[in-house]
Amino acid sequence: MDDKFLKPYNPRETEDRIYKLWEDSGFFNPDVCVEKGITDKNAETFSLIMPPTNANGSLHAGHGLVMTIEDIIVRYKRMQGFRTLWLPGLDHAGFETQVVYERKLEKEGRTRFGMDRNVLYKEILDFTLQNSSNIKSQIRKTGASCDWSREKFTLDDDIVKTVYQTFKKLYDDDLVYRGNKIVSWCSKHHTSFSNLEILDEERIEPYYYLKYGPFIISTSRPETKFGDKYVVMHPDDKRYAEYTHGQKINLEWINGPITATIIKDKAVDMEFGTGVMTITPWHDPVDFEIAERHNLEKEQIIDEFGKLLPVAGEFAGMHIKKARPLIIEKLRQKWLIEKIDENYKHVVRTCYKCGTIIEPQIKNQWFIKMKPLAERALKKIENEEIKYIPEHYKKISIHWLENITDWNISRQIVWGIPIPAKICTVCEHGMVDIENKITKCTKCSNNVKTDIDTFDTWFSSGQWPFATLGYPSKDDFKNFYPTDLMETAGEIIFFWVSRMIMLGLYITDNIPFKKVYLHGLVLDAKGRKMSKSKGNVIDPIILTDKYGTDAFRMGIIVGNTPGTSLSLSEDKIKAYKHFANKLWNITRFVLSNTESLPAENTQEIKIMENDQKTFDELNIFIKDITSDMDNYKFYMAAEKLYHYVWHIFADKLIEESKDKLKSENKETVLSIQYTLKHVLEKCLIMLHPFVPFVTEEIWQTMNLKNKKLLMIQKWPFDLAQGKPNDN
RNA sequence: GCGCGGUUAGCUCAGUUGGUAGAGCAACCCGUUUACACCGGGAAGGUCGCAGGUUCGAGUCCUGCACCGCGCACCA
Repeated sequence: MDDKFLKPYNPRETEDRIYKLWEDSGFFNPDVCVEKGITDKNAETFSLIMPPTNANGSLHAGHGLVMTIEDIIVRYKRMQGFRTLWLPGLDHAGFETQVVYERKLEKEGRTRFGMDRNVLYKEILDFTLQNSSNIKSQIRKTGASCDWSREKFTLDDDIVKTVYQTFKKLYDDDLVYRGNKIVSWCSKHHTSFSNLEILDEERIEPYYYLKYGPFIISTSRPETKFGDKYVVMHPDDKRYAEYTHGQKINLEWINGPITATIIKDKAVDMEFGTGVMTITPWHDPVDFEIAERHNLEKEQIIDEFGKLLPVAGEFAGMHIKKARPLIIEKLRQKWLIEKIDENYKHVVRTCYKCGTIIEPQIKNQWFIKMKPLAERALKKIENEEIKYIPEHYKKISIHWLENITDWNISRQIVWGIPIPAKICTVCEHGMVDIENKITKCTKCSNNVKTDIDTFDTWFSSGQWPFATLGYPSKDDFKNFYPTDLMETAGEIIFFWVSRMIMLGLYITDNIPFKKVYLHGLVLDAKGRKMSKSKGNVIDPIILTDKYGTDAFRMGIIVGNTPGTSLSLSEDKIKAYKHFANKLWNITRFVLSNTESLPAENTQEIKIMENDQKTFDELNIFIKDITSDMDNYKFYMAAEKLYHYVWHIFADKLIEESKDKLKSENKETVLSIQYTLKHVLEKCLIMLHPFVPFVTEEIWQTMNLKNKKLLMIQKWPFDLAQGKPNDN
């Protein structure tokens, strides 16, 4: 027995060495497994694409969970004999990274505005690449057995090429269009967003009732009201029957007399307020639609920085935040305020990143028509060609897809994949141009300029499964697509999962994955969401250093049912450090008591009746664990394994073996020695997906007949035959 | 407003097709010169959110309600 068993298990001394052993073996790569005869060349494949990790970030607890769940699955499938591919990737994370970099610029007293685009892009690229080696070494720390030889980055040339072809196809199929539409604009970050990047926040703010000629109108945003020259009411509202559609009235407004036009439109809710409203089509989606219906003028009041334009008269150039109280004061002096409700509760839409109130703006940008794409996805989800774990995500997905709106994919940031398009300098017509050849507008023959926007990151990551596998021609695409599983956070079901389904179906005519496993949030020990501002962020790397990666993996997987958030406490991880050590000491006991047991010809050993019962029960247990694994109930398998090892193997079998080992009868001794060693081996194999380091370390020190790596041992239950393996 | 979850032991959660309520952690008692610095044994702890219904039988299925959480939505 190795002397190292005389001391407690030491993960720090072990883990890097073991990871290197695995990585050097090449077995993370399914092709190597076939070449070396580990996996049958005709074996069924199992493929899983890792959600691309932000290249510039560092690993957080959520990543720790992703790596743990996915590695458990992948190690299990590999041991089951599948040609198993787990493809890792890094994400340039467009907007996320640009925000991080902008903060860095701010600290240095610089700003992105006015910077040369190419210089800024280069700086962010260098910054990202510098950090990417960090995240990759952290992924290795988690024990992830992914195929690094196939690693992909979202800005790789071949990925970008695929993304461009998709954009072109959408354009040719009339599913992408450039349109002057109202978009959600963040005046701090200077970009538009899709609906998903916007948060609804309930706030209590003053609500102003203003005298607008003979009417009382109400608003929470007086600073937008300068350009309001249409006053709208419901056509059936008897209170205002005397006014006719199109009628002009003169009235005194914020900056002097104006002429307003009466508009009758059914969009007005007669029950709300006075049933009369004025509209600001440039900065409000409802107003925009009313203006479109009646062909009304639209005027911009607030610029892209959140400052008032010349239409605001004396307030021009002021930021809306500063201007509001001054505008209120002026309205008061002019006796235009009817009343103020100080406790008005309403919902404001904010930037998910900085909390700035979203300022809708009219912009000419690219949109994808989502309805046709969603319909195909709906069919596949409804007839369960794609299955969700847990199941209720099916309903959630269907609900979202049925109510989908067009997707704005233009982002006004430099850090991303440039949109390959030209815009006419005269008529603003947009043309997709992936070969960079167009010089004249195809509509009016005037000069064109290059679109300087970039794609929404999710547009490219929505193509990740087929893009990484080399659609359409690469062998990997033929072998591994559709992938078997997509495992990711439930939080990004719409951002990412639904879009992958839609774009995957659209491009490849096939689903991108057969199953979706969605895990919940990782919360702190008190059940609160982790956030930097609360200071309750749990760094998985610190925990793995302190207690060992295996302990971290057990701590984060036990009790973690799919879709449900999990509270992660240090105590829990500590408890599983004890478990790793328990396993270590079991090994110490078994090895020190079985040194006389031969490694070969063990089939000649006669198994005593009592020990045979152990074998029978073990086989039932193996079947049970296998069933949990196949049903993606890792939380359950982990807990059962823990229980078996500690309370059956250690507390019962080992305790009872102590007398037998002292027996004068050689057969009794041999039988129990063989039993102990056999149980240990099977436990190590089944535990390997969960606690790969300590099990591999133990395996390597054991005297076994075919001493390969534990990571490529055969799983002890043969699925095809439906019974345990005998070897 | 629409939709999706949750409510089970002090805490965190399991509970697969209905068949006498489970685990881990914590707390309590006892033991321990040993495979185990990270040990063992024992006992305790729950009208399974509330009210009905189906059933021989409901934590589980159905209806309604309450509370908590989340998502979606253009109420000026």
